[in-house]
Amino acid sequence: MQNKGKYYITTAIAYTSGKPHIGNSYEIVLADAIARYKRRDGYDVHFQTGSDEHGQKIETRAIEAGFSSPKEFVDDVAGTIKGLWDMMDTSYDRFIRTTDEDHVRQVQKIFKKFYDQGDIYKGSYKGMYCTECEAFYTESQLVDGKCPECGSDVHPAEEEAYFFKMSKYAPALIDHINSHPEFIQPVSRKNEMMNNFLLPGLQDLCVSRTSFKWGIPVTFDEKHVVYVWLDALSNYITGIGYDVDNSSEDYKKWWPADLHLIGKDIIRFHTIYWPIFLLALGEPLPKQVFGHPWLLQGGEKMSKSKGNVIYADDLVSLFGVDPVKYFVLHEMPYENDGVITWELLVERYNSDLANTLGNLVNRTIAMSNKYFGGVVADKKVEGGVDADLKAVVTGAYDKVEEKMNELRVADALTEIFAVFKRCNKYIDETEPWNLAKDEAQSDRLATVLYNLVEGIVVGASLLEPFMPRTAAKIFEQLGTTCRDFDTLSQFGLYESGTKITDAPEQLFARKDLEVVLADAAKITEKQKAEYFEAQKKAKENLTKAGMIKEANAIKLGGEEDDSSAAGATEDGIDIPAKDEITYDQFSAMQFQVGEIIECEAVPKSKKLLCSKVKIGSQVKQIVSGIRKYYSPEEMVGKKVMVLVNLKPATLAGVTSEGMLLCAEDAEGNLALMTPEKTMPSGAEIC
RNA sequence: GGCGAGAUAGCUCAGUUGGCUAGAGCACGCGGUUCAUACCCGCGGUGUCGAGGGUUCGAAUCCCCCUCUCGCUACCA
Repeated sequence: MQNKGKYYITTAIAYTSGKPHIGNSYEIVLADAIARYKRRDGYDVHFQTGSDEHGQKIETRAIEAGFSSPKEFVDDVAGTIKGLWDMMDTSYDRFIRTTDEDHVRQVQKIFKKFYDQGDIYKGSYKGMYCTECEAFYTESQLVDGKCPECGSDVHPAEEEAYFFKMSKYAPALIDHINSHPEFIQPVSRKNEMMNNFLLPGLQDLCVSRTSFKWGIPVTFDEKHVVYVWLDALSNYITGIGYDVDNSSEDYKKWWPADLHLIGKDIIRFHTIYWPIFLLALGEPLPKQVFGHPWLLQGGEKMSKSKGNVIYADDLVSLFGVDPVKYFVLHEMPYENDGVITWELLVERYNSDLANTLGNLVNRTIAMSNKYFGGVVADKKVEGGVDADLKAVVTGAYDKVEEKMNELRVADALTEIFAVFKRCNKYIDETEPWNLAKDEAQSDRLATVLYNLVEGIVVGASLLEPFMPRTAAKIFEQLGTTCRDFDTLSQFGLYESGTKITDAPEQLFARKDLEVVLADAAKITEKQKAEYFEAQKKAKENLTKAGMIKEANAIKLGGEEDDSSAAGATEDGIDIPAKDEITYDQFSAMQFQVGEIIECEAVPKSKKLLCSKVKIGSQVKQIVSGIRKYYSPEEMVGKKVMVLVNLKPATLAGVTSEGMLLCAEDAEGNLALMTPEKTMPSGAEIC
């Protein structure tokens, strides 16, 4: 087979905070399909995946799960992930772990290099910190006072940190993106990155942390560990032998990557920060970053507490490895999120795999055995319908190739199944059972069966990268092997006279939806039970470790957590301390009781209410971001605390002449301050 | 608020630079067939192509406007 050159493909490395669900597994399956396809297609492929193992969240999870060190914990989880990847038959060449020694050493050298060349400087970071995501957010980014990414609680924090000067490399990156339209896929993502980040101006990125220890130490400042993104992204080069001083031959061979396959949620890191790090290192940029969509469970969000998280191993236990691969690859559209439900799974399984493919192979083998004792021979007696069959079979490779070049894997599968469908039709057209009734037609019958087998072998060869086990079974039953892709445009390479199996194994037994749903219900129950068991254990372990606050954050029971549950001991919340002020500064602020006499939503905004507030004899217009917590109707008539002498400002085009004071809890819920006893509007608050 | 994507058969979606009676898969109905896993093959849709307006000989396809959905992002005194 001709050598088409090298192809380096990566997945994002999986975060070792827990077991990956089917949405994560999709990525490795997709990458594997592409890697296998490229290998068959004549490329020299290197396929890297791995695990991202540092960070505060890992530290906490390790304690929750009762491990004595983060390293033991990540060893365990990385093993689980690797086990899942292996169970799915994924053909990665390296599974890199960010705790691997070679990776750690190189990340330290990269960090030092950036520092030495002035790309990294020391500063401090202030904001609301989410431990789950290990990221800082501004108050305004919070959603309902919770982390906008994961919905967890956040807390105020400030720390010394190193920052990377992103803006320095932004122009070069903008040029690259503009001159390489294929760099970010799908294209809509490119626009988002350009319009939201690059064109408005990039913020410098925090690249170190001091608030936790579980990370790669900064060699020249030991309080600091390298922040997760610089650590994690570097895996793509450290895994193939990058060295700041002297990179390996492997590195020179494989870099730049041909494809980074990632989830759409981390596009920003891969199309902005990663390229900028590479520019700073003076290395070429990856050829393409593809942000794939997610596979979502129909209707509701996946949640462990509901027990409806779908894991690859559960699916495999019900359907088998190849059908799960087929499903996720076939059901995932190119740009929008795909849907996964038990019903859809069964439908696809029965209709495509059992009916179209499995039954085709089965009936073909059965007829060969019945009519010719299992010997498939080309007697070269052509019929009028043969030409079209052959055209479809020999034309399939080009069609599949075209789809794969655009990474349209689902469409490629559809093209492959078109071959099997054509074969089924060919059987109806030629009616072998009628040919069998006429001794004179024996050679024609043999030819028909030969053509069928040939069609199936070509189809199965194309299918091999996507469903390797199934293809292997087909080849085995037909007494042949997978074809090289550069021979697929030829018809008739199947060796005439081959004896096929006389005991065909059903490739896919049809599934009954009722049975599958019953099994799924059992899985749900089991998962729920395990989840709550783990939560209980986590609470105990955290308590034991003295992490009372974290332990209290875990709610047991199983009902949807209700943060305002009555009766619970109140913890109180802390906010960052502000500088001391003088009495004069305090008395400069004029607080008065105001009565809301009118209130309406601000049309151009989602969060703002515009109130007319009567303060003594005057009426002020005040805009507040409290629409989420108060309706305009319930505002009217309230007596509230107003900061009266605040400089007016315009919000969403509406003038605001003061401020309604609210209390805010850790979740960001707001409550207006009202006088505890009846007070007239205009009463001074002092 | 800004940027972007989308609204097509019961469901999931295709529809390239505007052009013949708007398509595919699934589901459904009818017919055929019996080698096969109650399977396979064929046939079957008068769908307001989200609403309205415009350009054109001609628009799902271009322009304007409206409604709704989604993604990213911001502001929220």
